[in-house]
Amino acid sequence: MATTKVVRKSLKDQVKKILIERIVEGTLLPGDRIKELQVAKELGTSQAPVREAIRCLETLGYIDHIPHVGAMVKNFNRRELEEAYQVREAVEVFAVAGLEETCDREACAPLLAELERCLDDMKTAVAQREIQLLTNADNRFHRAIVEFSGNATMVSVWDSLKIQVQVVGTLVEAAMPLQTIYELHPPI
Amino acid sequence: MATTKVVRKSLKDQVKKILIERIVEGTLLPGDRIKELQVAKELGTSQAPVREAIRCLETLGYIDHIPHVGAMVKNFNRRELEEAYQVREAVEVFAVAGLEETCDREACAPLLAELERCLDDMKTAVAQREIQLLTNADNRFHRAIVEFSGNATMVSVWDSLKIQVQVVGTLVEAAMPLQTIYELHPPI
DNA sequence: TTGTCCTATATTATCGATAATTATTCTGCG
DNA sequence: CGCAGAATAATTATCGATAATATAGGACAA
Repeated sequence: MATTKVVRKSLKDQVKKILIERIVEGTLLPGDRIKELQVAKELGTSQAPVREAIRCLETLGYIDHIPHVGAMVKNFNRRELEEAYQVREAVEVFAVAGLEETCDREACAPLLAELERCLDDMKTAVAQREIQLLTNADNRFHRAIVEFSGNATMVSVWDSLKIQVQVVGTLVEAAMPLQTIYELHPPI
Repeated sequence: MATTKVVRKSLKDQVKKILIERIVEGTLLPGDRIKELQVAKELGTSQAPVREAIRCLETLGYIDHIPHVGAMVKNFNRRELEEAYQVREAVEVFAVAGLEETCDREACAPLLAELERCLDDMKTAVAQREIQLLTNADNRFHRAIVEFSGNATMVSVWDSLKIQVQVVGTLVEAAMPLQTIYELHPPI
């Protein structure tokens, strides 16, 4: 499929995209307020699309919102992160368990190939100390596992939890690679 | 906590509540379209709150929405339901596993009491052939398990999956009680 | 000084109207 | 009769303005 797609995106989606970019790249920091009219003026739209975009980010877990007060970039506390990790773990363990039952070498081959690729990327990312790249590859690794369960609902649940980890990527410590390599073993 | 709470709900929330009621009680059937202006006129509001309510129901999984076309009550197909059940299972199994590690008889006592209560309610519901009551008690049973994990994120994920099961409640067959009684055993 | 009420201000929530987009119907042609 | 294409209708998406609400700060009394 070619890349050209006539690019007719709704304003809401454009605003959403911009706000997400700002959050993950750190232009908007946790705790920063997001004012509907201010953003609207800045982007040259009216309040409505911005409002919808904000609501969307809220359900995606990027921001907190208090009625009649406003929205702010979410402050991730340790507990919430741990909780998200736990749920992710639950989902992934389940996905792997389901895979092992039906595990022909052939059927799993593409998955394993993808996992190897992710591990490679992670290795180079670690070597270059590129945290952004590392978390990216890490996400791909885990997502591939969930994807291979063939359960779309599971994937979307997993995605909704990925967010927080992505935003907080900068804070991730380096002990990661060992742990993920450990997780490569079960499926093999 | 007393019940009085000044009751100042936003229009969006009221609209949302009304639409959900209509969906679960069957006034709105799967496949029915929900037109923003029509609902707005009917409820005496403007388009904006209805629009937000619809978006909310969309993320809750009650309805499907196509840009520039409209929204309709979701048609649950077998696959999606099975997927939701699988994820629920994954989460619940994980929650139970976590509980068993730290299982003093005392700490678990209130949970077990609640589970017993749910089972009782289910039994009477079955006796009276009240499907609505049965699914209610069933939901409470499972939710209690997840709640006791102390993981709020897990609870909200679980809640987001409950919806579909609730709506489809009418179609649930009777083999249920045996299965849930089976599930009572592990925690004990 | 401290606590309470009131006012000013900032921001969201809602409104009514218009623009943009998609679906549908109609029409003329082959 | 069937089909492409234009006109029409239905509906969402966006706009600009107003109403409702919450927060902060100040005046005032005890």
